[in-house]
Amino acid sequence: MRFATWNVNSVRQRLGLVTDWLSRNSPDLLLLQEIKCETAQFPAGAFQEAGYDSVVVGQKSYNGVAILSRVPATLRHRHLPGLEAPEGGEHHARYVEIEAGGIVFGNLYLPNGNSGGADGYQAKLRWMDALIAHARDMLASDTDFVLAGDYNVAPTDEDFATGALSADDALVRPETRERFRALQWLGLTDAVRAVTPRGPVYTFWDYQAGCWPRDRGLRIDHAMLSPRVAERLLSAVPDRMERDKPQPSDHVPVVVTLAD
DNA sequence: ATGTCCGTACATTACGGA
Repeated sequence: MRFATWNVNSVRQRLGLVTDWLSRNSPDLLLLQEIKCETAQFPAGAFQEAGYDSVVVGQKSYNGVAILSRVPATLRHRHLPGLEAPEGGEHHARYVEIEAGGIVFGNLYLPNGNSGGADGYQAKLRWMDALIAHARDMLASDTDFVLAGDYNVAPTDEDFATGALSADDALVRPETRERFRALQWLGLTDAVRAVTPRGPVYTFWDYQAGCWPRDRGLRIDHAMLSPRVAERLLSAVPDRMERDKPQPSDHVPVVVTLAD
């Protein structure tokens, strides 16, 4: 079983890159974030031609998540259980969860937390609290699961290049990192770090300031594995070369292989 | 020191978000 997570920064702008990547890699599942379109605008037909079914949770302009699958998949949730919708509004399109091959896959796009002032940051922390509670519930029910996506968290100082972030950035503040560690203390395994314990393993390079040619990256896209899934972990690596393509996303796919 | 890209709308440029 092989799956990948990829923040594509507009699926319509990146359709050719995604279908090309699928044809070269043929994962069982591809978890997409920041599709930046409404569900009805998602190019499901193009992915169907490539052999993939789509489960889409979209919204206008921002956010949006989808799971492409070439194996049978069952929808479980269209938003993060236990999370309140914003005051007087709809849920942001930031979470979709399916079951495939005996494993639950939660695909998440965590709030960045740098916009909207203190309220925006608190919303990020509440989102993380709900994610921790959901992971705890799934562990309590003995469910095998993966929680993967754009966490907008650089868990340690090894996870960003010097000068790439300020110390008070929402991606690295102590309260952010404390919550990421809480997922680990529950017993979840950070797949990329389990395979590559030390040093830079970036998944994102900003479009600005020549971050890619200077390798000023961040490691913010993660796949967290429940214990029995972690025992099957064979590899977990970002596909760096995807950042070098014309008009790329600022994130690259992170590819995880599990023993069957 | 600075360097970008996406989608939207009171649209042909400005803006928020990342």
